[in-house]
Amino acid sequence: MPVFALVDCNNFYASCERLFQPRLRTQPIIVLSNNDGCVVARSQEAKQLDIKMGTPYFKVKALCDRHNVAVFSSNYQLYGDLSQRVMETLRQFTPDLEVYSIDEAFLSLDGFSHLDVAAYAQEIRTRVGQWTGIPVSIGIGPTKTLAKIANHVAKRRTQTGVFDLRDQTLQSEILATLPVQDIWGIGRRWAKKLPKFGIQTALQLREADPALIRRHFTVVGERLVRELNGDSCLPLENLMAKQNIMSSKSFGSLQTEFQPIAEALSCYAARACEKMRGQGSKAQGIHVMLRTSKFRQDCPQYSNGMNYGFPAPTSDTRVIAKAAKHCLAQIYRPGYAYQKTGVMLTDLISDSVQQQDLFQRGDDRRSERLMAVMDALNAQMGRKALYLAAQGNERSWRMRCDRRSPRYTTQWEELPTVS
DNA sequence: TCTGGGGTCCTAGGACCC
DNA sequence: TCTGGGGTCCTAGGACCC
Repeated sequence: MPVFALVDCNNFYASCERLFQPRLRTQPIIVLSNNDGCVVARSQEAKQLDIKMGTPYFKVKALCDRHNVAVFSSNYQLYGDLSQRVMETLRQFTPDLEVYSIDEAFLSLDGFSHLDVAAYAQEIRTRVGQWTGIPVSIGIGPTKTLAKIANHVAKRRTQTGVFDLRDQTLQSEILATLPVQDIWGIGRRWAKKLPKFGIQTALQLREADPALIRRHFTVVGERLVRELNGDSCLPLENLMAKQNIMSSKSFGSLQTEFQPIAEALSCYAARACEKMRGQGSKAQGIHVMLRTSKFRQDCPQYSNGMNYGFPAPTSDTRVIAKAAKHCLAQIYRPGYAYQKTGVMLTDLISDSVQQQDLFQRGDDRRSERLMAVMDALNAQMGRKALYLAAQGNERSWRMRCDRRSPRYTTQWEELPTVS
């Protein structure tokens, strides 16, 4: 029988902030989304203050002031770097690992069943703590879905941070007390719909007729039922290159003019291209979107998008930024207060298997070399060392991030100092 | 004043082909 | 006048995840 372990960092962003500021060890911490919009991470103490995930910051600001909550803007360079360290540590324990998100990884422990798997998990947890300073919880189960549930239990009901859910009797006991909406894969819509079939707990879903579930909840629902029954349907996925890469952000303030929006879009395009080259892909098309704020019902609403296909796959920022601007010009309408624009690079293919186009080869090589130089310079000297004029200088549309901590581990100027 | 960003998978329906 | 059935591909939209 397969054995999956789900390793999940506890309150990841909050733990990252705490790592470099020990004085915050007992203070409640929250981390805000881009633009300092919503609460996206909370330390244990902040959770106890009943600050909910996803709440707009302005709604809890007074509460935070009252309880001396440390508030941070997102510091993705820091979180990304610490995430990599955690994942590298995990890789020492098994090569069969799927990095599922910035703070989670599935491990396959199939080959370790001769060992005491729970003790092994305990060892993993200890070493990640020692090497990175990030606390993690580990759930063990015969399927990914059950490992996920085991992790949920490990976080809430154990002192050790490890919970083994391979035993069937134990499964029935745990699933009976687990509300169906807490299962991985059950979102808001399905949580509302399932009780109409008499299903409120995970146990009831496990015992439901797979065919009935398939009829009303597609094959995705059926797979879930099987997974709850210990029938592993979701394999470990090897980290494949992304099929689409998106970059979009809200403006720091609403924008009405074409020029600043176009500059913002050029920046997002440049960022997306960097990511794409980082994974060795080229795009065959793009999708550009532009929209007003849905929260400002007092303003006229407008939302539009446009696709564009390239004659040949490309990863050249100049080409892509130009195409993005062209799309923007088609969908932009004066007279609206825009909140957000973005670009998605679509239909990515590996640049090594790309069909060679006889007529473009020379240009392609020049372009690739130029982009390589640009990426190298920006990596070495900071992201804004070299950029397109189209990206603009003023950046009046820039996001707010007034409370970002130093990028301790990725910027020389921001290294922590000991005095 | 202030409401995130980045992904994946699945289905239905239309266009088109033989 | 009568107008099949099966297959593929594409897109839009809806659901989910962190």
